[in-house]
Amino acid sequence: MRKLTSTNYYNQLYLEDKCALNELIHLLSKRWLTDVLFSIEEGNTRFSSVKEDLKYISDNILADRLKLLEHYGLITRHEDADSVPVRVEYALTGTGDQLSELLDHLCKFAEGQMVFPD
Amino acid sequence: MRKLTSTNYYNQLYLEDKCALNELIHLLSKRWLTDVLFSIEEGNTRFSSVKEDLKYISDNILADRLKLLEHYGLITRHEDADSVPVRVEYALTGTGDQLSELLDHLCKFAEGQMVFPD
DNA sequence: TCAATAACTCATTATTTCAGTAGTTATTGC
DNA sequence: GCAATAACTACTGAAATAATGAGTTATTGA
Repeated sequence: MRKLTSTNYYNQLYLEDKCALNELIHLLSKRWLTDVLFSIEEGNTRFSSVKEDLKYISDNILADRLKLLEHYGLITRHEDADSVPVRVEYALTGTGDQLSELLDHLCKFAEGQMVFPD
Repeated sequence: MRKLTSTNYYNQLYLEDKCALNELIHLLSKRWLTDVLFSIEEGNTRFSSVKEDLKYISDNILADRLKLLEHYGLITRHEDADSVPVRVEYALTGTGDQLSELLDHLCKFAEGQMVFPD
């Protein structure tokens, strides 16, 4: 639970209010989040296949990241009611797709232009 | 100081190794960092003018973010030796300029396409 | 000489985020 | 009927990050 009366939190609000980019980066900075997004984009549409793809991710983190991505409208969650047991499938939304393209650009920039010392 | 023998750290390394984007996002996610970059781009070339521009930032955080931006080749630090007292001026590098453009795109996306609930 | 400013550093505490472990519900295969 | 799998939730402790506050060096202006 987040403390709502700290300078830490006020500053966060100030920055998110100042520019939506801060809000987006705060989301993207959650560990594994972009990797989950890319993994789904690459065809891992199930909880278990993403989990296998990102071999060190733990269940609770994956569950949380999927929930976040859905909450922010970047993926959809679909329960196939016919199948028994219930299969859950995830897919990118249009917005999720656009984001993944933008992140691709950023990734190329990181690989091509940036120097990460050490 | 960072602990070098934790799963937390190993996962970070794994992700940064997997994709440079994770490294970049980890940098960008440091609070105030993109704001300092934009502030310099907008003409606040001195420690004190950035500090004034980002009114709630504290000295040690600003000092740290400037050091990081310089370390990663996104800004340059120039001490004007002639002036007394020594004036320090910051400016974006070419890479810093490119990054700021990419972040502009991301910002427009965040403002136009994303929905941030709550 | 005394307060003020620029551009910082350092140490301590507060907050947030991450990982580890266990537990849940429902169903299939043996 | 018993272990195994899918897709989770809940709780606890560890690690990373941010904020607070004081201290530094050099210099200027009153």
